[in-house]
This record gives sequence, C-alpha cells and structure tokens, in this order.
Amino acid sequence: MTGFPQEKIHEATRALRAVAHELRLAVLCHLSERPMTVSELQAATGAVQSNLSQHLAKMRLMGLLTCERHSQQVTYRLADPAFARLTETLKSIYCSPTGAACPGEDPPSKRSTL
Amino acid sequence: MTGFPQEKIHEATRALRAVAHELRLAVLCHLSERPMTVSELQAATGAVQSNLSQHLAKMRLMGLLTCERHSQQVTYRLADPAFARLTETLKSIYCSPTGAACPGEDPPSKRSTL
DNA sequence: ATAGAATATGAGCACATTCTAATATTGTCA
DNA sequence: TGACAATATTAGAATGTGCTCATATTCTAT
Repeated sequence: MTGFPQEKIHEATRALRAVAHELRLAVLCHLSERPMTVSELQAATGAVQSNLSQHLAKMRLMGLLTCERHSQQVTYRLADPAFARLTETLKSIYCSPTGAACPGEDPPSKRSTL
Repeated sequence: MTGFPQEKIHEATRALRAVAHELRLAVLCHLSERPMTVSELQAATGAVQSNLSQHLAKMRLMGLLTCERHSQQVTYRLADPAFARLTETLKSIYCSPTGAACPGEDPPSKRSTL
C-alpha cells in the first residue's frame, strides 16, 4: 500500500462514496467534459429533477463539485479537474481496448470461487 | 460522457461500490501490490477477522477479487490487474505532488455554496 | 478421533441511502 | 404584483450497509 496513508484513504473513500452510484457517476462523466447546468444534466441523464438535485447536492457536499448560479440556471462543474482522472481510469478499465475486467456479472446467486 | 455507455457505467458503479469503504479500499491497495492471505491482510489492516472476511467476500462477489486456498490459508488477489489503476489514480489525486483536490472536509454542518 | 488454526457464514440491530411526492425558493418578465 | 421557470429542500417509506457475536467449515497435526 506504498504511499497511501490511512488519512488519505479516508479522503479517497469519501470521493468514492460520492461517485458509487449510477446517476452520480454519469454526472461525473458529463462534467468531466464540460460544466453543465442542472437542466442540461437532467436532459442528459433522464433523471427526475428533485432526485438529480439531491445527488448534485451530495456531490457538492462531498467536495466533488462546485456550482454557481446565473440568473435562474445553476452551473455545476468538477471541484478539481483531477477528478476527471477517475472517470478516465474507469473508462480505461471497462471500455478498454484489451477488454479487461469482466467481473462475474451481477451476483449469480451467491458463492462462486472456493 | 464520450465513450462511456450506460451499460459500462453500471458495471463501473459496481466496482466503485465495492471499493467505497475504508477497509475495502485499504485491502485493494494492499492487493494492488501483491496477493496476500487473509491473516496477512488482517495484520496489515488491523480489522476484526469476521468483519474482514465479510468484506473480502463482498469484493469477491462484486468481481474485484479472486481467491484460492492453500491448505488452511486463503490467498486473495485482484481479479484483474487493471483494478490497480484505480488505487493509482486515487493516489495521484490525493497524494499528488501538486496537492490537488482538497474537498471541503467532512460535512461542515450543511449548506455551503450557493 | 480430537484439538487447534485459519476462514467463512448467519442473525440481528443500528444507521445510511435512495426514491418519490409535495412544497419552498429564487429570479425573470409581463 | 402575479405567473412561470429552474432549482432546492423536506418528509417518509423502503431498502441497503456495516458491525458484532456466535457458530460453522476446513485443514493439519497429534
């Protein structure tokens, strides 16, 4: 675990929790490309307004995003461009040219190896 | 969100959930370096046996790890070496030389920006 | 066969998450 | 001011997680 002190693990875990959700990951992906308003995100993800708003709030509180209002619209963006590396990495793992990581599909029923 | 189809997002989300926990992330970090037995992981993380075992099981079911038994010991390893990229990325974000990503500390109380 | 070491599993409580539906807030425009 | 658009917040039920403690399983060695 070279060079990953417990304290940093704690911080990293917060970010992971903030992203460990289909809708939130989708949002992160979109915002990794460019800042977007809530309505744009809503259109892009197909999420229900109040639900999306809640997830955006959580991501903001978790330190992933920041936002600013422009009259009636609120634009969200990555709090740090470094977070885009996360989606890049995930893409590299799951959409890799070498087709890596093909986990055991959703729980087959239980008990597999061993 | 170029090149990250909903279906892949779903898969990636499973992996993220599997890692979005301090103990599990620590385990992933250790196993990113080399395969380890349960007792080694136990010593390395200081976790309670049954608790660790449960987390390992979850990570295995989620497709992150595989394991094999050698007499009484069970050795766990990354199901795909590509998963090590995840810990690498997190390290690059949180232990970066440029000190990036300094989120707003654990929930101050609530309500910040806006 | 028995005992002990290394792991796994199950029960159950406490607490966190997620979703929906309803309502509140903020800003624009006629 | 009143109505409408864009977002946010609240409430509450449903579901999921994580932990501990007790117990089961698997091997090995005597």
